[in-house]
Amino acid sequence: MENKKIGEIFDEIADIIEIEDSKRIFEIRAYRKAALTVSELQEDVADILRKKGIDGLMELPGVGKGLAEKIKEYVETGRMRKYEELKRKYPIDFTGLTKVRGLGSKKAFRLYNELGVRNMKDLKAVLKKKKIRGLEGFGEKSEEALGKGVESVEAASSRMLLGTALPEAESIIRKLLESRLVERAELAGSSRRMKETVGDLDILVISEKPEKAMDFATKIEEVESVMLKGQTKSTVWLKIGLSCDIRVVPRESFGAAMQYFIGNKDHNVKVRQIAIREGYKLNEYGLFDKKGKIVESENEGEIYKILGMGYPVPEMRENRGEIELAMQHKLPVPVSLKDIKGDLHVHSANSDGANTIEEMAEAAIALGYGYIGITDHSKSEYVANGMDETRFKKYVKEIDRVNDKLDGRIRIFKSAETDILRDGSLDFGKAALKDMDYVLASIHTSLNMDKDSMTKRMVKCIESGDVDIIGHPTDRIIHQRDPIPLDLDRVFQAAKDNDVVMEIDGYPERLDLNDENIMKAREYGLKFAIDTDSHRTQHLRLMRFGVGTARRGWLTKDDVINTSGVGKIAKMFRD
DNA sequence: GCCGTTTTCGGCCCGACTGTTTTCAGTCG
Repeated sequence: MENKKIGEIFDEIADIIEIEDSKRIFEIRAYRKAALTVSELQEDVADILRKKGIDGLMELPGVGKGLAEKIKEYVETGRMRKYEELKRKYPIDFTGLTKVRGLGSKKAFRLYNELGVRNMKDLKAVLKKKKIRGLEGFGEKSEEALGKGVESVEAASSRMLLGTALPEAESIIRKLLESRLVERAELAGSSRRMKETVGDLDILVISEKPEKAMDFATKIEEVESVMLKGQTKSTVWLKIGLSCDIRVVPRESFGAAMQYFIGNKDHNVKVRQIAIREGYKLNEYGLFDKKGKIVESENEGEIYKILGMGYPVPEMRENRGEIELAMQHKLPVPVSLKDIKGDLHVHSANSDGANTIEEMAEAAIALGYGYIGITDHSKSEYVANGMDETRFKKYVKEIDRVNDKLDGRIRIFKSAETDILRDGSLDFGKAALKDMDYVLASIHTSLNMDKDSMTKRMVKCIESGDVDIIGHPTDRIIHQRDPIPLDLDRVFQAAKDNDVVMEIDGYPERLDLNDENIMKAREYGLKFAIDTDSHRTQHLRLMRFGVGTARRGWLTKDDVINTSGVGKIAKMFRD
């Protein structure tokens, strides 16, 4: 997969054009946009090229003929002539250096030209020798800032999991509100859109005393250091290794600011184009008419309404077709957390969970659920204390006992997260499967098969007639393990033909299926189960991450089976 | 270099913050 590398190359070309002739601003932007598109793309550009040729590449937003040719050249030869020519003139690791906050292409070039800095290692060396402060236009402060920037880069090696970042943001917001210096504080940015990983946090506040609010915000205990602090905007570095922007916004333009800062960028560009077409101008201060008179700014929803659009929830704002549907007032009503009636992927101490079945059930009752499915591991998962048939029989009896004891306060379904073996068969025999209310099947082992074999393994399992739900279908773990190679078109078609449900595993490291794959599966008309894969009682609360991911994939309540009550779902499994 | 309900040319976001500039360039989002 060369997507990331190609993205970096395009970014470096943009850096170099910026040095040579910064007036070519739109060409620079074109390279940057394409860099972002390609590096964030889930599908391998080489696959696109193989399936649809150069036209397939040109379908990517921001990629035209010129850049498509360059991608093709790189995929086929491993080289890009234009890039290599430029790099001979400027042998600078822009990709590494410009990750340092405050260091862009121009300053990086000056450091190279005047101090010979080519990469992070050189930068650290000249920082240590305090050489930078001697350069014209640089001073002691810029040198210190660069030093801090280098530390931050080393601390934050990648984007942070939403599951880590979101609770942190909520804690900061709570403290801001408790201070009474702000009357409103809301999360914006990619975390508001529930993107699986986030690069930073964006918090918008309304305050009568902006300076005091900024003072307070920069001193919250989560803050490690203050990167910049102004009258209306501060950026702080958090102890967890993430930067956080806090902006004070006037009350009267809060809605416009939310719309602007929730993003994403592509979504906003399109909305602003629509505003222009309708005779308005939209920015973070409001929606203005031709005379520059403010039409709406307090309420985000009203802005969309005036533009003739339905209201897309933040999770949908990725420019993946939601704007077009909003214009036609055909946006789906996305599933929400309150629609969820139960959790169908829950572990207990019978395999690798921390709590008993009864404790998990009590925790589910506290959440207002009507049912949970206990899905402990099967024997192949010996590292996770998986059950053999003998233990499984005892486990089934135990679930019966707890069901009796809880006396209808909740229904506990009997299941097991049954391993899909290398040949596509299941890790439990027919007798055990018959004792389950439903069968959840997952792949955990033999992950290094080729795509065709892996796909056959999954499809065979789906076609067996023994399976109800496929757990975490791609088996990826964010930042740790790539998705297993699957031809998802074949998998989803088989699932549709055999009425097999796809799981959205809401555990923040998994989020599997992810948003893009959900959208693809939805096209096949599949049903989904949003689960938590809980291993302790507290994990049951992770459901919101699964729901967020489902909303990013445009799912409605009807697409999700565990929005049904206990009676309906029990019947669904029996049939 | 990309793109198209202003369509094959002429647009393409700009405001906030910082440092060291005395009026602005660079960077960021």
